[in-house]
Amino acid sequence: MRAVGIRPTIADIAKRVGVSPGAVSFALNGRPGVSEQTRARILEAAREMNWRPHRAARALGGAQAGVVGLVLARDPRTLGSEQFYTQILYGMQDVLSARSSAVQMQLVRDTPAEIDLYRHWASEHRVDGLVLVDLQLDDPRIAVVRELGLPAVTLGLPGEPDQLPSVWADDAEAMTTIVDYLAALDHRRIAHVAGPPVYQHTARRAAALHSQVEARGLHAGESVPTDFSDAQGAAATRALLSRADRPTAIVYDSDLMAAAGLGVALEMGIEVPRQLSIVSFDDSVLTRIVHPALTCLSRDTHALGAQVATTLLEAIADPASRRSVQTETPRLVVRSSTARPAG
Amino acid sequence: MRAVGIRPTIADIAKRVGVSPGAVSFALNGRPGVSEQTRARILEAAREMNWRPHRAARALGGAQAGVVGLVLARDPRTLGSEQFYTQILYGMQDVLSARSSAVQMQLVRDTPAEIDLYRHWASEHRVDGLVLVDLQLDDPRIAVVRELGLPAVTLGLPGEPDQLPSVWADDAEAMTTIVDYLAALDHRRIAHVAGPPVYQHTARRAAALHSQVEARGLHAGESVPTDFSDAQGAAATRALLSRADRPTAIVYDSDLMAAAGLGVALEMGIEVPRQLSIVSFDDSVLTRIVHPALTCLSRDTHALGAQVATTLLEAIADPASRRSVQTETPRLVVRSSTARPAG
DNA sequence: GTGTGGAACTAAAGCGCTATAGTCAACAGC
DNA sequence: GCTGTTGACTATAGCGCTTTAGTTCCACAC
Repeated sequence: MRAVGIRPTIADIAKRVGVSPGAVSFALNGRPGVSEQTRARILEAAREMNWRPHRAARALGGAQAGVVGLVLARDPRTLGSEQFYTQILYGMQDVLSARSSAVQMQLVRDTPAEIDLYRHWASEHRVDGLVLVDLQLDDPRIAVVRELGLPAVTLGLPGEPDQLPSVWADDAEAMTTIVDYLAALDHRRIAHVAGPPVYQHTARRAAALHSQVEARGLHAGESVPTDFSDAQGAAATRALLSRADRPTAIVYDSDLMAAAGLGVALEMGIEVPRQLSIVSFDDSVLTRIVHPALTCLSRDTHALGAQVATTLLEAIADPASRRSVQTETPRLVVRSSTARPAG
Repeated sequence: MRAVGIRPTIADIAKRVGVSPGAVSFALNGRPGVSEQTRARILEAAREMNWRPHRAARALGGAQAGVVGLVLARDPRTLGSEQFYTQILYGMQDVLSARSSAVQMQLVRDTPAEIDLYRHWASEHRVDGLVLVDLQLDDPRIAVVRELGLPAVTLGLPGEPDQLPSVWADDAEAMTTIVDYLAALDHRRIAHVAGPPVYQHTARRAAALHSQVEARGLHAGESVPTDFSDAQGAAATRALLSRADRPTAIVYDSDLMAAAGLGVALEMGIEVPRQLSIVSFDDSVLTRIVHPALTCLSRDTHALGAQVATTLLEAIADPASRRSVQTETPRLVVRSSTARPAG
């Protein structure tokens, strides 16, 4: 056993103040049943004795675990979006730690493993709620979360009436912003290096690009699917740039792929931005340190994380809530990777 | 209250099998007190009823929380090492999830906040042990962890006799590898863009560079301190390259700063690797996607994380253990950012 | 003076599990 | 036949906290 410094319990406080443990509990939880005077004495004693609630004891009585879960399902070899999720995590923690809750983040290999983990967590009472990210078409996790009765919030899924509460931004609008900008520069061939097609955000972005391109009478805006890895981002870029009618602008679904694509273009002797404009859908330090720095969509990821946490806390407090929050559409930050196409 | 699917308890199992709850507990925990036959029936029933232990109930009885903590203290604006720690996390989780434990990772702003968090966690019985990273000279966390009686493992601190157990690699040796390599290429002016001087690893690397440079009669190997941000990495590079006797090779303590430094060099019209060789002390996808790809030290970060978890579990099982594990010295991966200096 | 109601408590049960102290029957040894 | 000794259990207490059901006491109304 660990030689841990012995912690005071409410019984100790009760003894010291000369009241019953129940009274101490009332006082510490701010509920009626004790006089203001006694409450003050109890609080003072608790402070002096450096008392802290024993999480497990509270949780056993049916209270909350004080933890929310966030699972990232991805192949360990196709990392790259950590920065985004690190920021999200940070934003969530800022909100949650004020309620002395925490985020349990876990990385797993795939969606089945993610679902297993949810079942585990639910049966062990480990978490009070979940954040679902990287929503898929017909996402199997939704039914599981329902079945388990775990409050959850989705990040990125525009809320549908009977769906889970969600925090989302308008991906289609964001893509429109990009196409507007590129079209104004006279780009006529715009390609899209996308993520895996199972993801809803990928599908929405591809659809938006397509309809925008069509509405403006530009050349077919093709979306090339990838697994989000730098390798596939590079390969997709190489394929696109090897064509006779190669695009004059490429939109990338992630900063990592955009940076990899930039590398491929330079290697092929294609000048950026003179011969090729590059736009990243994600911002991060990466878009700033490559040369030329990448034009990208940017948003306050920290605030997004905070919003997710807030919405999740609401969902935990009121499981019937279906409130969805739309966050601001990412705004375009123009850097040096975009310009009017040559010729 | 949450409309959660009602979980079976050991009492339910006991009722179903027709024994007492105590017997069920014995059976499920593999301890004597029940016949093999009864044990089998109990296990079967538990499986059928999909029973899982209630963490909080176990923890209340003094058992473990099933969580270990890992706190990253850094300014949110100087992110960048997420990839390294994401991999560590992944490696730890692979080991821990087999013991149905988890890692609680939390980001805080500075060391005092980190210490606060440790006190909180300890008093709430939230974690069974801690991983201390980014060790500092005279690290204040060590005394706190001792005082709290929390088992802990340090990552990166060569174990001293009465210190905490640690998992470490030989930074000095690694720096020697780099200097060996650069010296063999005839570099005579080697500079070092380091991390914050309070970090032990920074200090060790700088010292190793210094003594190596001296031993070989090269020009003074200066270490420029930074806060690990891309901005300061870039600034340090600019300063170094603006000198009359500018270095022909720069070693960076992080991949992010190395990439930023590369950008600065290109911007200044200094060719890499012809006029400047760049080596990064850290590997990640970043070193591969920039152009030219960066020569760097590489190691199996996932395995490192797994080793950390294993060592921590040992420390939890036996708090007296002071076992330190040296992991393999990072090996040099030569890419395109290093070459014989021109002239 | 009796009853009523509320404030300020106390007593006790219970959350799910573990651990310790019985209990009881079967068998061994003298 | 009696004591001892196992093995296989059961009964019970307890972990720290919350919560419900009392209990006391006092103020006030009639």
